[in-house]
Amino acid sequence: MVDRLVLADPVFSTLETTAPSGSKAEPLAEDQAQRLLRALAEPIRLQVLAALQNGERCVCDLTSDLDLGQSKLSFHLKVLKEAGLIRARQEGRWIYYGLEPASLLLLRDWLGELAVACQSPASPCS
Amino acid sequence: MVDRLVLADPVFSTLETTAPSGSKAEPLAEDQAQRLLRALAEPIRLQVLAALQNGERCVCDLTSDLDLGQSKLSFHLKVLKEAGLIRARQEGRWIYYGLEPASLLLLRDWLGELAVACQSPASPCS
DNA sequence: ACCATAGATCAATTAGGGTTGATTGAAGAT
DNA sequence: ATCTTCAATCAACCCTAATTGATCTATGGT
Repeated sequence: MVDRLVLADPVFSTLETTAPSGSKAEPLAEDQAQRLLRALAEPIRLQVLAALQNGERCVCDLTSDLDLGQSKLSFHLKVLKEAGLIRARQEGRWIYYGLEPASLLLLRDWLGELAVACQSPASPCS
Repeated sequence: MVDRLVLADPVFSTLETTAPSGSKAEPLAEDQAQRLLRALAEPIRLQVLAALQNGERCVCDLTSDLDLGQSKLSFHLKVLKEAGLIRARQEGRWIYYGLEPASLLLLRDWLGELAVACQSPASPCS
């Protein structure tokens, strides 16, 4: 397929469309955070990300690293890629996957903002 | 039920058991990060957290704030509480829920660590 | 041209999680 | 004691997402 190498990169592209004028590192809308969270909230996909922590790996290596069926791994790689958490790069017959740290950091900051300013006393129940 | 007010607080309690000797802010094991992510990866639950950003709220207020059925909201509150993301506090007839910012910050740091050290070149495919 | 391998995709099934409505329990109020 | 309200729980249903095996495409080697 032609676009196998085309990075969909949904997080960043959406950011660009939602931030037309030159704004500095838009802080990730809720639906984008949600897409990242949904992609992360799966044990196999977390294993994949952990396996990519030390650098790119090709699918064939990942299958043996994680002891996964080819189809299953491919499915999860697709989910991670569509979420913008990993990127693919072809080299000859192999396809190397690697982390996309920017989206992880965006989500990280989003969580940080969620955590601040939540120590106020209770607003009395009406 | 008796334990309605008992904070299960799985994240911190598990942290204590996995860090028996005095270690400084244990960095969140993968399965604990996963539990937090699974709880976060749901639109209604994100709305609940956002609604709690400005302080505690009782269930009856949350139902009208978010326009949710009582049963549905209760289900999601339970998931969030069991993940350690929120805590419950009874006051008379009402139960106030509030954020547990520490677990959000732990997850935030976990994501940050996942994002570092992933720029290495490809290890050649065998 | 043919074959072998890497990896994506498809269709069918399975499993997990969310929704819904009814029921239950607990805490005030009368 | 009874009634009402807040909120958790349960059981049934539904829906989305994950698994599985087969098929398809592309690349490279012979």
